[in-house]
Amino acid sequence: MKFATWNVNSLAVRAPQLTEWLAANPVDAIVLQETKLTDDKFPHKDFEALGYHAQWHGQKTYNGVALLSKVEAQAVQKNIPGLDDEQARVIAGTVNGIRVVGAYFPNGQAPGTEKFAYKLKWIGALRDWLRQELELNPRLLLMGDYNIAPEDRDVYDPIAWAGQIHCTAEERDHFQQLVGLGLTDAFRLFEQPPKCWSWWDYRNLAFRKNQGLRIDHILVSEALRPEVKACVIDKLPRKAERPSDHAPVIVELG
DNA sequence: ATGACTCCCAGTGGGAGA
Repeated sequence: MKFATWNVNSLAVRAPQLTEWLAANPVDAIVLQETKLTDDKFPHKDFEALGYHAQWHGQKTYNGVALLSKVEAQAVQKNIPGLDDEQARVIAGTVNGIRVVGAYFPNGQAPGTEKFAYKLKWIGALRDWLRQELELNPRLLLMGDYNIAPEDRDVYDPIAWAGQIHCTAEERDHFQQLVGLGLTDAFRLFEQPPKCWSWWDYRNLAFRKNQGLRIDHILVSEALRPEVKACVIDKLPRKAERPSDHAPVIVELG
């Protein structure tokens, strides 16, 4: 089975690329972030034509998440239960017995800002909810745009980024607290080439110079870990015309 | 270099993203 995550940065713009990618890279399920669409505008028919069921949770202009799956997702959850949050950042569903949680973590803007405090609080709420979810279903994937580079090797210039947003000690500690639930970064289960990123700034020819961050992740629960066969970042869509600034991440379970 | 690009909503500029 294959599962993927992709921050598409506007599904209105990227739907053609997404359907093209899915046709070439069929997966059992994919979670999307930054759809930036109200629910009435979600292009579910595009995906149904490819054989995917769709679940979505959007809002105007910002955020927005979705879950596409070959088999219809069960027990669909939108946002974090108990967290009063106007922002559409989470969608979860059970697919083939696996609890698939798709998340668009807050950006956080800069340390010391209100948005940064919201980011940390939001991750704390996610963690508390996932602790319960893992008890209900130990076979769980947490995938999405974490907006956190967990280690210096996930940053093209760790000195320039030291203490900056995505790289602060607080964010990395929060990432490790998710790991502490019994989750594992699937990408690091395998030997990977150096300088692998999932995001490149649109500015300054960053992709051409391979100046990026690895901030999109797939964390697998202990029960799934022995089944992980591969985890890769597909850079190819970043080379397209009008690309998303993020690349998809794919995990294979066997 | 407090930039650079892209997307959005708005409206001929500005916020947000990362």
